[in-house]
Amino acid sequence: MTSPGRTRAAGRPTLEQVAAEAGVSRGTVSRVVNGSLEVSTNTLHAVREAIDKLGYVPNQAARNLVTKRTDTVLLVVSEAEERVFGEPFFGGLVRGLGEELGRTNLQLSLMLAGSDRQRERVERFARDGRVDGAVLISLHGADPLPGKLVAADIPVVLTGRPLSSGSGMPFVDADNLSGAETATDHLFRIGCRRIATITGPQDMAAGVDRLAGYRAALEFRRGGAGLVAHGDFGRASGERAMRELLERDDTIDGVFAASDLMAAGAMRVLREHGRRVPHDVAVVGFDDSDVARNTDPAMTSVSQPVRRMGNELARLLVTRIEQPDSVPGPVILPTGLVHRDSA
Amino acid sequence: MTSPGRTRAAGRPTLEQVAAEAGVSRGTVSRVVNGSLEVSTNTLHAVREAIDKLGYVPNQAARNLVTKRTDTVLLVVSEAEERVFGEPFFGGLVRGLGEELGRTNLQLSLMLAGSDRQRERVERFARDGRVDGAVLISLHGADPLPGKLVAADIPVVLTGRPLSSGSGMPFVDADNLSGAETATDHLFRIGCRRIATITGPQDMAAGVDRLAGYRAALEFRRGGAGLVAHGDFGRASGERAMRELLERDDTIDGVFAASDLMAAGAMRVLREHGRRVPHDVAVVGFDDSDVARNTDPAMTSVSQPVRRMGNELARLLVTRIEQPDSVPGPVILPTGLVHRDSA
DNA sequence: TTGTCTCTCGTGACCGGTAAAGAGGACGGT
DNA sequence: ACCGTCCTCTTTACCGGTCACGAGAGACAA
Repeated sequence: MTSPGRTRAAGRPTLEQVAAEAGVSRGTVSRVVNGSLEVSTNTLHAVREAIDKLGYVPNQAARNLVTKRTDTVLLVVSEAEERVFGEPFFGGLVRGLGEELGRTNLQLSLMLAGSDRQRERVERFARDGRVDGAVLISLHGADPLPGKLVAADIPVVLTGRPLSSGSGMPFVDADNLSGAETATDHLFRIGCRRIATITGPQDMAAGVDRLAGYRAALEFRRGGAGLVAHGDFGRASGERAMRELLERDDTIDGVFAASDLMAAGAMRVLREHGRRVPHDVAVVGFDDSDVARNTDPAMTSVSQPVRRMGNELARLLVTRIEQPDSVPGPVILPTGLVHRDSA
Repeated sequence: MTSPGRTRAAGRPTLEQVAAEAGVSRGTVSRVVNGSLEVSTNTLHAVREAIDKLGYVPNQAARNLVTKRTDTVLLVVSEAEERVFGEPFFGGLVRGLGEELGRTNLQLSLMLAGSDRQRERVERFARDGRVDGAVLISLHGADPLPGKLVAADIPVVLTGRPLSSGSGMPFVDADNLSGAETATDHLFRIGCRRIATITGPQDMAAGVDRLAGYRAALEFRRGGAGLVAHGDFGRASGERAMRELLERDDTIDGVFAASDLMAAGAMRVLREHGRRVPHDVAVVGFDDSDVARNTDPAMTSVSQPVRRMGNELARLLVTRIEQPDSVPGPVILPTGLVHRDSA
């Protein structure tokens, strides 16, 4: 009654059944499934017929068991759901990863690691042999997860320079430092002399480096000294930081925020306080994401080649998997400044 | 040289090795690993010691092979990367799913199915026995994917009423119709008499139902007849639709958009055209997402209990997995109207 | 002491594939 | 006619678990 034509209890057909159907042995079927050449055209056809007559699909568990490969790589995002699905950054990365993995037969699978419970599950998942490798993104501070994974002999690549250097894990990152420097520099060139910054979380390299870039740009100039307020890349934190900055110094005429979201928050607060952007205060963000295009005025922002970062991540991981002893160096991709109306 | 204390070539320890270490048989170790009661406390301790002395983790592939369970469920999102990671809706859903699955030992794994290539991969992944079940979200039109999966005997639950009814698959959805009706009704009550709508994609039930709700609210009233422009839930489409609407009728004084993103786009276009929100034109969105909180003025929006939808999805799927012959009915969750400043 | 019952544990047959080694023709050369 | 080769296919031993079955050891009553 359920599915006519297929006996319900039969379950998925096996190699054995296909072999019987085609009148050959298991081994032969295995060979055609895996595309080995040493099969005569006759049997090749016979087997193929049998395969799609029965609708055969190889059982991955059985295959993994002997080959020790799963053809799956894991993307671990160390953020809460809200953030992952709120920041377009991740979309670009995933697309880049997908593009590159599409050339291989590796399948990408995504898992969040925002809470301890989730982290623990991710670790179990990886350690019990369900993945061939993992790319970790948005790591905070000294997250033990990457270490645990490499200890379990799982190839790992990271996004964003790990703060605890010396880990020796391959990573790809945008050139945050020079991106931030360029942005701040731009503010200076267009005439800002009291330039503040809203930083990202200081337990991530992206946060630290962007702050360093800001400082580097201002080091030998008189463009505002320590006008620094801390945020966490999120919108709300940008608003908070901007309020704080205005309280500390209401002559601020330029703001470099370490993320578009924070910059957008800052712009909103500036408007609340009657400041006009860019006339009174110029604002530059970081990420060149959708939100930058949709603020009013449209936001000048530092772009990072997110998609290419995804590509490179995939490439690094693949070489790590194929040649476990290779240690591909880090990849640093250039950033650029996209000029719009806010600065 | 690599990892001291563990011989590199050893690989992961196996049941057999743990058994040897503890001086018992494979079967016994298996019993303690799976928490069977029929083990004496003595051997229990011995085995446990051996387990974490060797750092043993059961090999899932081997286990799956015999149990036919993978303890993994798949979340398939039929959208492109940009959209998935741009719309907060998905974040809530994922969180809800995760919460509920956290009570079980099922692991959630996410995969995108925005392109044909991806869809094909998802299908392969599911059919070769790597998942115990799947939840599909954001299905468009008559997507063959769900059908293919159930044909492969994989428990499936859907988000959003499937357009082709009669599929008989369990699903959860928000009460889009009455949500849209309430929103439109609200616009009428506050005095709008030329109420337009920007629809979602008409190949999704959410799009169709929200349009139907709009129509229902206006059916016996003189509040604007066919002021309908179509969008795809995305921001850009909202802008386009709003321009089109203004061209067709510049006396519009109320807009119900089927998504927050489209409403935000509409508000921007309205401002471009010198209309003030809500004074000249009142706007209501749908989703009550972050973007609704961050427009200027803040947007009145229909809320759907995204997180609870995730919970229910997980629950449905679990019962489908545990009792394959049960056919849990659909779950429709109520929507509400969140009043802010745009209407 | 012996028989029975219960509790704990070992044994061995699978699960569905892969890969290396070996078997059996067909073919060509001498 | 015989032998060596090459090509194709079958055989067989795993991979690392689970589970049904049965054996051995105490405990306790007869």
